[in-house]
Amino acid sequence: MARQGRTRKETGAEETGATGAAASPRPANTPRTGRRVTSYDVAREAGVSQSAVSRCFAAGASIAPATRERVLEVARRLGYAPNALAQGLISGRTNLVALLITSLTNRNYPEVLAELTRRLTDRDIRVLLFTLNAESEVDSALDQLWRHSVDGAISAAHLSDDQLRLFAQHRVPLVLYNRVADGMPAASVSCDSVAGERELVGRLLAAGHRRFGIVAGPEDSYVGEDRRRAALARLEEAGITGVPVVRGDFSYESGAEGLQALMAQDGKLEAVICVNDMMAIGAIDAARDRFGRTLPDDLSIVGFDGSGPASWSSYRVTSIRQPVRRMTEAAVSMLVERIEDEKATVERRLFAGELIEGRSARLG
Amino acid sequence: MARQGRTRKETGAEETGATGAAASPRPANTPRTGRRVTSYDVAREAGVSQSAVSRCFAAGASIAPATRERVLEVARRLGYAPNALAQGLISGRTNLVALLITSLTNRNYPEVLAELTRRLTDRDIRVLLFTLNAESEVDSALDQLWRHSVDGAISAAHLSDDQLRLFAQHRVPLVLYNRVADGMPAASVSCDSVAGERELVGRLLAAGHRRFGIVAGPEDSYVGEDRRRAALARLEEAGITGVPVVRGDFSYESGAEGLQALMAQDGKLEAVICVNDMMAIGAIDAARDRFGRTLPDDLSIVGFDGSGPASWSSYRVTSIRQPVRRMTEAAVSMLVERIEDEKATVERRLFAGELIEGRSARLG
DNA sequence: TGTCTTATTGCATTCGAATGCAAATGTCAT
DNA sequence: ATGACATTTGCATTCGAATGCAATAAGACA
Repeated sequence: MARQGRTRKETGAEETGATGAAASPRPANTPRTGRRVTSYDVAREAGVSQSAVSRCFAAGASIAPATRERVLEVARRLGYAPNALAQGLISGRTNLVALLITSLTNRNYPEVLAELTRRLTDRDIRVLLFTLNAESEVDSALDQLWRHSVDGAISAAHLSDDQLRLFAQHRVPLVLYNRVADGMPAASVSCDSVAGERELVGRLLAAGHRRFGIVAGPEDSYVGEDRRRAALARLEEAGITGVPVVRGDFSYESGAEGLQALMAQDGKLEAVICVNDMMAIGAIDAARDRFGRTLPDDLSIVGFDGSGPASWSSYRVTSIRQPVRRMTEAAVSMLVERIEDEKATVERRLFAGELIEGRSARLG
Repeated sequence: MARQGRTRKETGAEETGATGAAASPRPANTPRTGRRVTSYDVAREAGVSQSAVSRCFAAGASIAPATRERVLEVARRLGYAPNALAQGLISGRTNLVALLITSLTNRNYPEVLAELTRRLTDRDIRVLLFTLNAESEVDSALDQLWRHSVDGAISAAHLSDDQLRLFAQHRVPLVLYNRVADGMPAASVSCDSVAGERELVGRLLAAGHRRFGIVAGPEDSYVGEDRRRAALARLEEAGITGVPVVRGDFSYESGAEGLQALMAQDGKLEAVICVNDMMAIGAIDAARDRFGRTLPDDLSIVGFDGSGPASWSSYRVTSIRQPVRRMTEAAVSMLVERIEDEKATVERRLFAGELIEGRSARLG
């Protein structure tokens, strides 16, 4: 380190006026060449110790106001900012939170990701994003979580009990978004699918519908299965059994195919319950285009969750809207709480959905 | 994992005796208590030095196959994985890439984000996500970039020349997505708006349309302005001037409002050029609902970029589809190339869009 | 058997910031 | 002036992995 030896010597001399030479030892044409600026560089330039520089950037550290100001000025001039890696390594806090989301969820509800990152950013937390395409990608994502020592995680993707246990072992606070763990206790934020679906189905029944069909989600989807079961249970209470169920993958296309499959089973279908809005939209388009139905007169179709396009005037899907803003806010604040206080209670928060009457179904 | 707690105590005690007490001061019931497993833990347990452990995880490092196997086995048993912070700090490589995207872009084209992260993840690179709501948030995002010493960045958000210069200064390779820098040389991947828009307008003209309206984007949107200018230029070539232009913000609602505003200016409008699909969809709905028009007979509406809903059967927007998969692949591979080779040439790649005929406009 | 390679391994240092502790400085009351 | 005390500051160590260099062991060859 010839560099340090040299300038250190100059620093002694500069006190009385030789600052000019010591301050710009690099040719003016090279813009910030070489390695990045460190706290040592700032310390040397400001004539203080590295510790002092560090204290200037820590809230509530013991440092004289005058010193602080001088150091910050030098830091600004040199373009210094603390190295997050070094900070994380020594302090154990990275201000990083991992977000796990399936690419499907992201495609259908981009606002979830946007809202979560926004709220995290507002709290000065950075987001490490993992968009998962397959179940199998979860493990490698988790491996990366541990390596990066994130302070916490929010998952809008399905995690197995073993995977949940890993979070506990690694002491990484986790909040599940729109999922709840089967056996394990895990913090979660979700929308009350059961109550919502029951309300929706109840209203369809009240309007006199008797021939139903259900477009469910994949078997491994927690929310999908929850809604399917709730709908079937409510129908059974009304004495309606043997309701045909087809499965989709939450996409527009699978909704259209789902409707077609149901129509094939029962041409006199009166009401179709789709477990999410995207499939409801696909079903609506298929009902109109492929079967010439007019909604809601010839057929009722309901969805769930209130995604963006559901409110477009071509659809006006009758649905239960999830309070995304409140849910994301809850998820983030729960997570932050659990990060700050290691033994904050594990809480499950359930939000009620809001019935959107729309124009795609007759309700009673 | 009771397994770990149990076995650890035994092995710790057997070392020499004195170390045993220090090695397991924790009650056996707490699973993996205290600090995380480090390379030193693995080294001790495997009877090698920390350097040896490190070499086992580095590709092509000098280590005996037998040793490697033994160490990896111990590492697996203890649940060890290298600490990314320490690795990044010492090696200068974090395998982290920042993604800058506006929340609006993410909302309208969620597949862009999903594709980018997928391709980066495939290359074993993690994603630090920044979703920006306002122009002003760019600076603080950049500040975080430098702090986290990301290896590179992809931006689908607008950056000023000054901001671009910062990337050069900090030596962080950058690839712009669907944006090109005005004055600065910067790597970029984009879709040829000019050619696409000219083709679209040319076809509208060929079909006999003469009374046009344009729903443009915000003034600070690069792509929006590019398309607006291209459309106006092409119209002017055909001798059509004084075309009314209204501005939207790329959203569905603003498309609907845009159409309404245009209709107010010219009730005999024949063709509406929207600079993106989302606004085209809004315009289509407004044309049908608020003005009772039938497309494409009474009115032609075209969009640009080919977002998901544009292909839904209610819309079938006539548009230019961007080759998102090829574009994201290009962006990622360009970035990786520039990360590996610091002086790889700065390249601008322009992809041609594909005309989607749709059903929302009469083309000639 | 002795010398020369070559493959492994360990030692010691490094990355950059945070922090406990002690030293230095300053303030105030007596 | 002096002791009691609070405020600032610096020193030295720490976090966990990577790596140049030297030491060692193993094998090759005469």
